Amino acid sequence: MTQTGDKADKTALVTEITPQSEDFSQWYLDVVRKAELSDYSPVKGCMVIRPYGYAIWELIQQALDRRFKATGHVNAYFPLFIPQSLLLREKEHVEGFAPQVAWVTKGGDEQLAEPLVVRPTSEVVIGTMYAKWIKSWRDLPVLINQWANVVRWEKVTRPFLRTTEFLWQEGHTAHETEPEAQEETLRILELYREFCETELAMPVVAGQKSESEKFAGAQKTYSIEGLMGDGRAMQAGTSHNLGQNFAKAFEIQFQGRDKSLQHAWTTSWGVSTRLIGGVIMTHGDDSGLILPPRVAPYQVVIVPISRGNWQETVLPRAQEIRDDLTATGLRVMLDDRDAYTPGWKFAEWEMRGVPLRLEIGPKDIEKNQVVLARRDSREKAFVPMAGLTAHVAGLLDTIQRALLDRAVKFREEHTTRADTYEEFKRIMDGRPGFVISPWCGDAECEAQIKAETQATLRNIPMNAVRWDAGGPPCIKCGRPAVAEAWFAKAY
RNA sequence: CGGGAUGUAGCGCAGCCUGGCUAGCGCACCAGACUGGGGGUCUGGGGGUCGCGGGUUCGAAUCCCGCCAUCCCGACCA
Repeated sequence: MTQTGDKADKTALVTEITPQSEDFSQWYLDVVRKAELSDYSPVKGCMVIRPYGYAIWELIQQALDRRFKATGHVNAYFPLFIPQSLLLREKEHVEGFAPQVAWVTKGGDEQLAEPLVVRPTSEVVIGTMYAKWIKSWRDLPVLINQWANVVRWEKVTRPFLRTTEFLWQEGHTAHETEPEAQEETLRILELYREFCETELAMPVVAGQKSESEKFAGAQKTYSIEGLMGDGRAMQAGTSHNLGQNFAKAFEIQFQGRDKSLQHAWTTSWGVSTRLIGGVIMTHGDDSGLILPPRVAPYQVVIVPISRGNWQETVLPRAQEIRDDLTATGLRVMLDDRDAYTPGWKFAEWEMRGVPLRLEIGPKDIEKNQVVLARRDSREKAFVPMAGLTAHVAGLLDTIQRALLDRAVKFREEHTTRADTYEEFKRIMDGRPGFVISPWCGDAECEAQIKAETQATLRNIPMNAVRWDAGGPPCIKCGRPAVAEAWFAKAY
């Protein structure tokens, strides 16, 4: 909060949220803190996820877990620690992660004979177990997911977006054939894309990562990329086809239908608590958080108008409404605190992103109605008590859709094509967003673009235009392009 | 990990340059009263080893050294 003392701007003083236009990063940090999503902890780079933030995570978990189960996956749990020797077995993997791992070298008073790393990801532990479990083609596929915490020693951290320890899910599968592994990789990519749009109202671009942005040890990496309110992209999830790299390093072998000994084809994929950061930055405004109803801890907040003997007159009606709404499965908060005025509660719950506010006062009871106020559009409407439950449910669906539509529109408005490097640089210098440009496929061009503009190649969308030969000139070097790639400055 | 900035009550800050008595202010918090349809008013209160550790000094929030944390800009990453 950079507010200094402009008494005229009472709202800003009270909310203490920096406007997005002034400083988007500070806005984000203000929202995270004021909405009580997380707090800093005594441990460098590690955040506490507070109940309101954790409730969002639980809803994300439930919605994802349903989808994983529906596609044949099961949950399991693997150890937090990895023996050093195991980590060293996949060369690219260890090179990729070594700079970021935390080591355990002592247990109690004793120096460990072999140091342990705290998992930055679990390919090696799970791969080791798969080697034991998989003997025959009949054992395949193995489709396991784990909900866990991981640790990566990051230099720069930000709540939810990048923390030393974070929560995520990591799926690890093993398959009999290469096409099956590829199919799984893309199935999950699509599952993630659909999840983000349906539950988080967050449109994402699903596509393939370039060689240099690939996961350490993967054959192919795919990602979903969202566009945040400040025009920067955020990688919301990844899905990797690991080929036989890990199977070879960890000897995941099985006897095939043709009696020959073969290495399995594996995949891994994950999304993390970072998604919460994505939700905040996709939908939020200067008043604070705006939560999509599907992942809002409270979908409706009921604010009784506290006039006169409201606790005898208004409150019982409010309680009835709460019970009716709750009975249909909605998540409802009745804010019956006497210490705060209605206006204060309005502002408070808006800041915390509750999608729908229901006001009820003496006048409403007389007229047999309530007031419904939308967080996303701020529209207020009188709604008859009769049929209220259905109306509320319908309105929440409308809000969910409206948030997605708004986010899609924002992305479209901030996605530009550039065919010359001059144009590319001009766009990246000004209003950020996605820039779609032809690219030759050379990592050197990609690196130069990054060095000169800070923009990175986010991915090449699944439905992007590709050329085997005779593509238009690469944005950077002018050689024939292989595909249209999406670039952006990213989180 | 390099460059910069900040750290004083839950939040936002003043005080530091030029050392000195009991460390202030706004919001928040507690009690009571009046209030209540967009962040109410009044009265009375509580809360601080001034980020941590050393040093200089009769005396340190203030000066010096070291460390830690956070934020911003780079390099690295979900």
